[in-house]
Amino acid sequence: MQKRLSDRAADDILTMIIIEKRFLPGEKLPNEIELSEELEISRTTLREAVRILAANGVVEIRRGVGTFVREDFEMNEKKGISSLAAVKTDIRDLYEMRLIVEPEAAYYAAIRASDEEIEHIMQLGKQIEFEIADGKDRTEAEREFHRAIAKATHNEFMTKLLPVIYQAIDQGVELSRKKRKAILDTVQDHKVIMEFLRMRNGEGAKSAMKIHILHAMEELSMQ
Amino acid sequence: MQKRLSDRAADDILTMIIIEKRFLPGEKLPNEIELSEELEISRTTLREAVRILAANGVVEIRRGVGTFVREDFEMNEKKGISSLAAVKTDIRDLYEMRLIVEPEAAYYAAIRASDEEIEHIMQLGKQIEFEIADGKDRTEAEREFHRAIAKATHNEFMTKLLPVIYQAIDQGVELSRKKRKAILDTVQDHKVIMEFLRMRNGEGAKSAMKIHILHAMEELSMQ
DNA sequence: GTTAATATTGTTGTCTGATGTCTTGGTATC
DNA sequence: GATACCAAGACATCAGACAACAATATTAAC
Repeated sequence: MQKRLSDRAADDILTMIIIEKRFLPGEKLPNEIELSEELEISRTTLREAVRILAANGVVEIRRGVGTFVREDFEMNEKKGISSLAAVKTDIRDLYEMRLIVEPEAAYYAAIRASDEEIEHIMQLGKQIEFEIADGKDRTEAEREFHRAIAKATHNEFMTKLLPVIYQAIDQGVELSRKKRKAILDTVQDHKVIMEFLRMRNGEGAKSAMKIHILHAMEELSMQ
Repeated sequence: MQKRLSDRAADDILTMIIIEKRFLPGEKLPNEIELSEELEISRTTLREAVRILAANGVVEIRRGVGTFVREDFEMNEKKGISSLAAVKTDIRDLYEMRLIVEPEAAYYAAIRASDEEIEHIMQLGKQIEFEIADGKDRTEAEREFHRAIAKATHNEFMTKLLPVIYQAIDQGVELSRKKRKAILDTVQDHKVIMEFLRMRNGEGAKSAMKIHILHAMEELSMQ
């Protein structure tokens, strides 16, 4: 009992794809004017229909190029929902946030951390060195290192914010697992940061952290 | 690199629902004309955005009646930014976060904002002046002001993060509506910030914002 | 007074036509 | 060849108008 034309149209197009197999995955649909004329609806209504299909992962719209049946369509039948809800931010934005937040975190950590916390951070730093030396994946250990610094700020919000940023980064990045040459930078950067933390030098820790993040951004060829 | 307005709008509305909790499940959204004006998009574009949300099961459209947040829409998104909203953090921590993030936001806004965005910020600034002159509650207007600046950074994460901080602050504070001397500070601070924004002076905007937040913290007798 | 028919109001649904903007490919120029 | 520019094709957005529907208020009939 669909009354809306846009819903009916979405259904019609889906039928063309699944049942009639008129458009196979990867193929291009007719342009909006042709399709709307064929379905005898206005372009406005057709566009709403296509939005529905796009939201359900059926088609992919490429501005200036056309609308295509998604290559991976048919596999993800149950998916559909709430890809929107997930934070779908640009990696660049996320690193920019790190660049804003983490140097300040290092600053407050240098000032407020307890001796035990500093000691803990040192141990994590050494652990990363070992793992790099063993050729292991350093991602998790490095994350622990940064998390420990965030915690040492004694700012609850900060402590909870950084993991969110890291996870968002994880979701969007799987490239960049290649460029490992920056590993030397990492170890050196960490040493400098730790040194400033131990000396309780807030400004120094801030600057060192800034450089560290900038190095990471370079590694991803940003900035 | 620019995203579609309809996608952005869908995201904005989702933010209103999940993060700002402005519309709870079962509640009605503003009608299409009002919402499109608020988001500063055409009705056509808004309707495409709503189609996306409907396809994702976020809202339900009832012709002739209105558009409603779906009763069974569960905003359990334990990974995303919204999880931070639940955190019950110390007010001091939250203002410290503002002090870290907002000056940088002002910096990037000064550099990246479009002329229209700058103009919009100016208007919001004036509106606050009027509301203060009329003795009205300036909270909401002021939030809009800061939100507009955050948006002008063109950093999506930033745009989503600040509302969370504001909301967390709201939950913990209802005092401090007395000290009126800070009102003059507010107007003056805003003027300075706006001036730097207009001149596209990033460093200036950053400093001015820092001072503004520090004033706000003084008002709450922190630091 | 009760009830049924009818307006009114508010909202979503659809259409038309124009203009903006992005992508791509071709062509001219060097 | 490489580069810069131009034009066509396609999606993106807008503004305004009218239609269809739902809920409520008003009126008419009894």
